[in-house]
Amino acid sequence: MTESSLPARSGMTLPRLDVSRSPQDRFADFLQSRGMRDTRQRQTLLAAVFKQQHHFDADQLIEQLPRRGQQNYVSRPTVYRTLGEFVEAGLLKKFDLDGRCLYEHDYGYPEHDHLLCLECRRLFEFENDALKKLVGEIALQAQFQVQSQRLIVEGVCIDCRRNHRRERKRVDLI
Amino acid sequence: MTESSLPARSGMTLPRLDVSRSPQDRFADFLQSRGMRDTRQRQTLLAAVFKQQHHFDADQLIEQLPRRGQQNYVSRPTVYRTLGEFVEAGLLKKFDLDGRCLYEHDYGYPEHDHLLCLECRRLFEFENDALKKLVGEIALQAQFQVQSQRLIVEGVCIDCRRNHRRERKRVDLI
DNA sequence: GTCAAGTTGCAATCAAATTGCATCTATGCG
DNA sequence: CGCATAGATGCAATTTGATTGCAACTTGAC
Repeated sequence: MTESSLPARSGMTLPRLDVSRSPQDRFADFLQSRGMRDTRQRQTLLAAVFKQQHHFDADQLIEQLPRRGQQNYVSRPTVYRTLGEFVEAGLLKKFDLDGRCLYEHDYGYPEHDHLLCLECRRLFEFENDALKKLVGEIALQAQFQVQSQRLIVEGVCIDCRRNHRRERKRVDLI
Repeated sequence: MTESSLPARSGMTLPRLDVSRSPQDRFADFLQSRGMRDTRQRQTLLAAVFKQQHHFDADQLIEQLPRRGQQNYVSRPTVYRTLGEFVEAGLLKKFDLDGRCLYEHDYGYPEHDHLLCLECRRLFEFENDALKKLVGEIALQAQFQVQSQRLIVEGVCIDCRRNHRRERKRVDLI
């Protein structure tokens, strides 16, 4: 998280990296290389996923898609199956939080970590190069070949702490 | 992870910190303060949990307990309920991995982080003070009050990498 | 011992995720 | 273009971990 962006904002958009091939191209290559087909459902989901600014879960995505009976409907199993394909293709990252699977962009976005507020349950993103470097050093020592890292710092965000102060103040006045 | 302990060993036991009150005492206080009772089931589970050297999930714990019909049987819902109490009492930490809830000791053990091997799915523990310090600094900048941190580094462990080399060698010989 | 509050086990339930399978469709080939 | 078929989809059912309602039981204060 850069100095100028403090305090952390929920779902803050990290700067998008320059990528030569679009996610769509990358996924097309992925399908090609595995003999998989370019279907209406995959197109629908690819578009829907790239409308998401922040992390999302399968249900949140489905809510934004056409309902059953409407045009371009995609069934729940297909959503799950296709999200898995996106992860395999390197377009999305998947991680667990509170027993649910969350997805976030992984292609053309810098790797980042999270601050989770235990009160409002919001998830804040931040990026820190020193952290990546340090993790790299730790892994090197452990002779561990890093593929990705996921740091979730749990605590209380600034908004919730401000609310505390306000509440305390209110109590003091009584 | 210290230099001497390399490479990481799965379920390596971290040095236990000196604590003035035993976990049992701490849990007794917790029960007392909430008007909860000291039951056979809670005793059974407390003992079982403190036999665990490493992280475990509800099922792994249940496997080690008496079966239904035997003495000191504890039902599944009670296991779940009681593990939740242990977390609230600060004896255990809970976290998700692959959609399952894992538990690990949180009282009298140093805070640590994890290396997850994506091939053998083993979870290695390590402790690094510089990492804690850096996370503290990042949080300070974000005006975020840290309660705990959880870093999971995903990759390939040394054992699995060794196996790769062996496999490649075998192929080369053909 | 008595009693009320707290706890337990059972069975049922919940929710997310996954699977089997019949049907449908994208794509390569003629 | 139309056909053949491998691959994909939707439905319904299932799996799995976790949770809940409730009647029966237990603990601990009096």
